[in-house]
Amino acid sequence: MKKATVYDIARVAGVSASTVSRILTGSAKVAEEKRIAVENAVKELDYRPNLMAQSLKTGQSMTLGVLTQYLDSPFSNEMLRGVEKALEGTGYVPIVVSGHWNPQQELDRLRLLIARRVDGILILTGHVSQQNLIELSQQVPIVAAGHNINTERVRSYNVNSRLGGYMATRYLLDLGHTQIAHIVGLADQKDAIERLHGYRQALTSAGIAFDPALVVQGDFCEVGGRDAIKQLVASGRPFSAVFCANDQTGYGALLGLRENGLSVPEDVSLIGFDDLPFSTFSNPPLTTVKQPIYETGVKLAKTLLGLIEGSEESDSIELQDELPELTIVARQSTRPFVE
Amino acid sequence: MKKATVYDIARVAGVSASTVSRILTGSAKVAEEKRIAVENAVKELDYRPNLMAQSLKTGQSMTLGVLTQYLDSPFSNEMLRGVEKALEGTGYVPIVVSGHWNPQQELDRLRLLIARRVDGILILTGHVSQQNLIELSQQVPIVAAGHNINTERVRSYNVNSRLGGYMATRYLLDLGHTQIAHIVGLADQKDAIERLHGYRQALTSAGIAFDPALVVQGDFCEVGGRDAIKQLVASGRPFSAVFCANDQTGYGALLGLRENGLSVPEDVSLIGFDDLPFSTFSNPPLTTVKQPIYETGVKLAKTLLGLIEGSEESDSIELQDELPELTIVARQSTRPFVE
DNA sequence: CTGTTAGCGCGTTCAT
DNA sequence: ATGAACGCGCTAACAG
Repeated sequence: MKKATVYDIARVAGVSASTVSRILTGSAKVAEEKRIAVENAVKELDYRPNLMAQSLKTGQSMTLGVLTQYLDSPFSNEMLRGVEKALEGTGYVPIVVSGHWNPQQELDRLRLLIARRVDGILILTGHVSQQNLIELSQQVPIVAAGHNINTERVRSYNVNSRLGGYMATRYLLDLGHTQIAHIVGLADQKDAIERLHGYRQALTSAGIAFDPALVVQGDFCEVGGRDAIKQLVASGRPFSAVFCANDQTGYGALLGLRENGLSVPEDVSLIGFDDLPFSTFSNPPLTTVKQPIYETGVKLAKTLLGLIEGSEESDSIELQDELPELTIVARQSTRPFVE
Repeated sequence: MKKATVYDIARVAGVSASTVSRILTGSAKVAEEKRIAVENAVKELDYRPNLMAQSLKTGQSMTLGVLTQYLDSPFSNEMLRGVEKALEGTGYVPIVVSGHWNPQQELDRLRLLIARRVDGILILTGHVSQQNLIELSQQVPIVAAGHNINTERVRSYNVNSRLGGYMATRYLLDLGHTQIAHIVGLADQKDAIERLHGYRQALTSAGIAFDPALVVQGDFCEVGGRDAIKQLVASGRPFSAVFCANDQTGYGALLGLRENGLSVPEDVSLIGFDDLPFSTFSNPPLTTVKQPIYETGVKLAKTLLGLIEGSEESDSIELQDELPELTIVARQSTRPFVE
């Protein structure tokens, strides 16, 4: 309950508090015997330095704030794995808060992180405005995915969603499909819009007219995918392939198709976006546009670390590790168009 | 960069630091005009109280440590949702660390949390020993899932895994299946062992001899489920139903069966354990033993909060909200045995 | 009602 | 090499 302090250690070890501090932080040479005495005292009292006090003194909390939207989003969690990996051994610990796609809550959470004096903030997804981003960055360095801004204290990284949308659709076209549906992601989300653009672009460049009836709204989640398929089938508009805005949508679509007596890939080919770990295990395994989610997490974290250490090196860090590009991972949910 | 302090506010508002503090914490009556002056200064300087300093003073960090094994485990994340819900509006924020099923790392992380002066610790899964649990609890109150210990500063909650295993198997038996396989969870994990016990018990009470050839090792993950099915099929031992140690195993099994040309539920019935949100969307949707994961998260968090506030009320809290029991959720992965 | 004073636990001068 | 003294930002006790 009552925790030991440096003074307790000092008393037990028969030295002064500063000596204890010196030993613990390794900031100066100390006599071997005293070091041993202190180390024993630390063990005996099960002493843990109070990080709060340390932070107050040093101005560093060794904590990084991470804003995500849902704690249970497989996408964010995969990215978080990368973040965790990059932070390993650095002494920094992430503290994750979620905004639930609610702009006000996002901002509240961000302010909370600042109150906690995190040394930096990582925004995985969200719709904080550029304006807010810059304002907040006066208090703490920020690295954000899904933005296009690079100031001294804000860095961002963006997936080329339009290209991905193009690639997915192109892949389906190359398989001979011409009636290709698209399940859009969240209505006002940037990547969702970009992927739709890519889809249209691929269609156009293949000389196929864009048909609004083949585009249905999803929500980046399983439910949306399932409902979208239902709607699509009900509309009577024939289609032989579907490009889903992300893998989760694809899982829902898989179920929706089954419920309508359609098999994948026999009746309908399906392609997703992201390549979540689970996509190897969906039934059937999902063909998808692989995005380096994990690597992005690593990169974001490293960039933030660079920003924190001092803006000098951060540029070089950014250059030195380029992210892998988008690629198509062909699995069993797609096949050439027949008949 | 340089953050404003109470003194800055005091200076700008023309009052003393304590008055600022009084207004911000609402700990005493203050003249209306000064309140306004302070509030304006706060806005003007974009002031955020330094939680580090606050903690140092009050001895509370308003932070709860949560130990999980993997950041991307859907099970833990579902429970975490419950925790988040219970913490809403309490001012407490969870900080999540992961142990990766590595005992040493678990302990390290736990100590890290203590160094950060979390006000309490929540252990969602893991294999910290009773011994360690009690030792750590001297420094901070702990609530742990999957343990059987209740001291003044440690509370725990346990799923009745054996009963669940029994229920699952019984359900399959009632459908007429007699050759029922079981994919076990992690080898040395308590719940995994209990579920296996339940499975055997149900078999025995139905007068069916236990056949070791029908029990294969999994790992609580999709991979394990898939591999287990492979192994099972390769062994040549016929079976018409499978009880999977958890839903994730079930998803893998679903794929494994498909890969072996077996359909669910036509050829093989499949039942899982947990009822993860995704089980509604698996292909086909998974019949499973529903465990109140979310509610458990809520309960764990509330219990911990009770422990923190003062051990007096914590008992009543524990009594007043009983958790829902285990139930079978019948979906499309099971059907009566035929032929 | 309000300002002054002290101290939470630590790291870091500054002397010695 | 080591101890004493100070201050990080804040709140609480004590005067007034």
